[in-house]
This record gives sequence, structure tokens and C-alpha cells, in this order.
Amino acid sequence: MQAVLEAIATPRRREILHLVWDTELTAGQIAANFDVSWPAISQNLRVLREAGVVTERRDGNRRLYRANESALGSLASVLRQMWATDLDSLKRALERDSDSGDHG
Amino acid sequence: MQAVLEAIATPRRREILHLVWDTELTAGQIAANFDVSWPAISQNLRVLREAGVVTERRDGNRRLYRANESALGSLASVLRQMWATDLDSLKRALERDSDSGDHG
DNA sequence: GTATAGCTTAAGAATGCGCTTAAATAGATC
DNA sequence: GATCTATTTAAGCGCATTCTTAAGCTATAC
Repeated sequence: MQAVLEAIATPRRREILHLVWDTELTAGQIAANFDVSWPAISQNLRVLREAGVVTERRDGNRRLYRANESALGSLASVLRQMWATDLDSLKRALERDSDSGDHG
Repeated sequence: MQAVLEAIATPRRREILHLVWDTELTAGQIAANFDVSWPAISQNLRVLREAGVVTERRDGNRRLYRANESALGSLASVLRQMWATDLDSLKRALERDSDSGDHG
């Protein structure tokens, strides 16, 4: 459980968790959402996985990740609340927005 | 809210928070529970205070700290559950125990 | 006002963490 | 089995965080 708290302590990993909250995504799809390298995301996924916060499913070549709410217990609602009330969602939307005119 | 998550992400600060959970303690009393220097504890108290997770009350010379459960929201029950179910409490009790024959 | 107790702030060292690049693994495709 | 794709593991670097020691501040006691 301490591992869970530490896993969700960084903004990056909370964002990853948010991405796979109710959608299963491949490591690549997740990584595509960030400005950092694939390995960086892979390492963060590992932390989340070892904390039990995401599940990993292998489909051939690819690895599909998804949030594991049951491992989060009451923290699940804490996060949902955070994403709903904080400016986090808005901020991410804006970033995505400016991305479409600014990626490269 | 992110500040709160990050504040309770380290074992040290969770222990401090646990100590003042339902008892008001002076900085010195808190520090006495750990093997690190006073300033180290003072700095951690500052992080907890800035996250709003503990309140500070001055009484003359001393500063009294206490957990501020309302700032923790649903995280309060998360922590309580952690301390109840995990071996954390037991571990701390044992450490305190061995301390009485080993402090210096 | 000087001394002492309680605590914080400052500055620097040690450690940890997240990132990068490069190499390795695992499965799909030919 | 060689090659390509998807992803992880390994090694190393830089920055952030936590600690230590030394100095500073604030309030009580004389």
C-alpha cells in the first residue's frame, strides 16, 4: 500500500494512470502522449505495475495496460476527484490543443 | 491536492503524520521519535505544513503540531486503513521497543 | 540585558529518482 | 532463420530531495 502511495506521487505517473483509467492502451500509445522517451514511460509503467496500480496484458508483440482500480482502494475516488476538480484535465486538454499546431 | 499526495509519499512524513494524528505534539517531541537530527524533522514538518496536512500552533517557545484531517479528505481514511492493516504499526512498536535498550 | 531552551533557516553533502541513449528481448513476418 | 516492430532492461547523467552541521530567531528565566 505504501508502494501505491509512492507510485501515484508523481505527476507523470498520475497522468499515465489517468490515460489508462477506463481504456486499455498499449505502451506505445501511452508513450505517444508524452514528450519524453519510450523507456522513460516504460520505467514509470513498471513502477505502476509493481505497485499493482495497473495491469499488464500481452497481446502478441504489444503490451496493454489498464488501471487497476481495486488495487487503489479509496485512492481511486481520491484521484477521480482530483481529476474532476483540479485544473489538471483542463490543462491537459489545452496542451493537447496547442500540440496540434506545435508538434514536431 | 497534488501537494498533499506528495507530502504523504515518504515513509518519514507518514510516520510524523501518524504521531500527531490524534495528539498534539511539540516539534521536539516529534523529533525525539526519530534517529535523524531535529532540523531534518523540522524540514519535513514544513513540507507537511505547506501541504496543509498538519497545523502549527505556537505556545510560547514551543510549536505544537497536529494532523489536519480535513485537508486530507478521503486520504485520511486511506492512511488510517494503512496504519491499521499494514505491519507499519507493529514495526514501529518493535522499533520503539528495541530503542529502549539501544538509544544513544 | 544576558543566558538558555525550543525550534527554524541556511548551506552544503549524500542519496535517490527520472530522464536519455544504447543494447537486449519477444513476438510477427517473410 | 533473418528481419522488423514493440517494448523492456542497462548504464550513466543531472536534478531534486533529504540529510547534516552551523547559525539565527523567538520567547522564557534570571
